Amino acid sequence: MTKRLFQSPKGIKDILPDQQPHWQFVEKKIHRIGQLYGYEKLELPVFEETALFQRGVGEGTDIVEKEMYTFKDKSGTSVTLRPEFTAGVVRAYLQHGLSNLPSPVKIWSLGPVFRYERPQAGRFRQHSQFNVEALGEQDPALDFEIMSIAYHLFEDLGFRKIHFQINSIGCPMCRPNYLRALIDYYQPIQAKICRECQKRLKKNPLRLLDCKNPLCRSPIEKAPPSVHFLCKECEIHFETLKTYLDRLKRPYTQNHRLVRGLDYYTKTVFEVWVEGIGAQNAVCGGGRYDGLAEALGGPPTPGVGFASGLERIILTLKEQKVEIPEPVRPNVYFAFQGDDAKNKVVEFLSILRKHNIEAIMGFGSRSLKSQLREANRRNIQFVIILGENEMAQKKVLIKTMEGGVQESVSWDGLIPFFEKRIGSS
RNA sequence: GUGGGUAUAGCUCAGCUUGGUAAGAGCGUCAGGUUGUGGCCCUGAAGGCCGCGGGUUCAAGUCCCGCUACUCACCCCA
Repeated sequence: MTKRLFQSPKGIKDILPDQQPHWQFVEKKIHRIGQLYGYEKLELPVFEETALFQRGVGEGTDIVEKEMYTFKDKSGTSVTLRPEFTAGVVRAYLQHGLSNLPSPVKIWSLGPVFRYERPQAGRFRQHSQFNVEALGEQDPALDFEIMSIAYHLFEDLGFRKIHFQINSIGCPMCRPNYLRALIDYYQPIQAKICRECQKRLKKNPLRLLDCKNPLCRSPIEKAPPSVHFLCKECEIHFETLKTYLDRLKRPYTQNHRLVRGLDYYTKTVFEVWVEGIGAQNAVCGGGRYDGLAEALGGPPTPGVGFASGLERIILTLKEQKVEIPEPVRPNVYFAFQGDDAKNKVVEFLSILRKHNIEAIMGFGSRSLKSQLREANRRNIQFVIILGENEMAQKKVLIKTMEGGVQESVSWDGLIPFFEKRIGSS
């Protein structure tokens, strides 16, 4: 026996039973919202071939450059714990020929993703994401639907002040023009921006815009916005999306600095921001990725989607003091005295549960007092007592904990008693 | 990767300034408060090499140094 206790790895958290009400609350809403919008669930593997993410997410991104959990399996194949869902969804779509389903193919997924980062408030190395994607359609109404799902979910969860940040970063037709303009703008003032940005200027100019270094603030403010360079198609797409947002009164801010850190985005990008989870402000982020399927070797296939972090959702629920339904407790605690009674209790328990009555018993050889205490702590509604007297009379004592009323019931009357009392839910 | 903060019981924390009966409290767990009964109250028990390693000293949770972990923040994101 070693003295050292094991600890969960850095940035990786257990979700203990006392957190389950929150999780179940959120997961229930997620299932319902998927149903409501006509999205079907897709379960993906937790790891994929590394190249999928390199190609899908993009070589130049932070995720691929420094945040992936990558290792070789026994055959020497490099695999990676998924750092996000979209690449995997598109892979599955292509692999299984889902394009033969009625278009658009509408999918949601839920599960853990992994990023090797320094943990902090609202950021973990393993966290859970709710992910929604719609493939095979470029209608801006679909962008709107995707955003509506996020909005609807947050509204359902009881969030206040839900607010979108939106932007359009163009397509392969118009983005080159924009990038050129951006570079032309930055080139002369290179000396006035931070070191990171000097690199970005060469590697990934779009990312110049979301630099938070105070040095770069004023250059960013004066930088040309991408929306001024959209081609006709992208412009119409963006304007139409905004019409829908206006029509349905979804609050949004057009944010020229929003470019997002993944390479696959085209046209629409958006986030939902919220306060109260430390320095993190995004509970949801997504956008359109019309070039991704092709980049992964498939036919041109447009797509839109978003991901939302469950841990951040739950932090927000707590921050905004949203009321969570009480955890469900068993209805019945079966207390006993003596070995004969105990044997009978084991039998009765089985019968109660067969009748769908939630029931637990006391274990070991604890006093009646101790069993009652336990039942009380566990917030049990009814305690059934089976002692020597009851054994002799083939009866049980049923105590209603709230109020403390007790009544004697015959063994035959046990099931009917509860079937009458406990709602058939 | 870089910086700040923190490390004493399962949890929340006192004690450290002024080194020497300070290993402590509350909550939780378990047991008991007579003969078969919960919540309030009372009593008791279990549970800590005071994060780890070194140093100073007659003496160190208490002072100094190193390490590690946790945490917050930067970068970026959910």
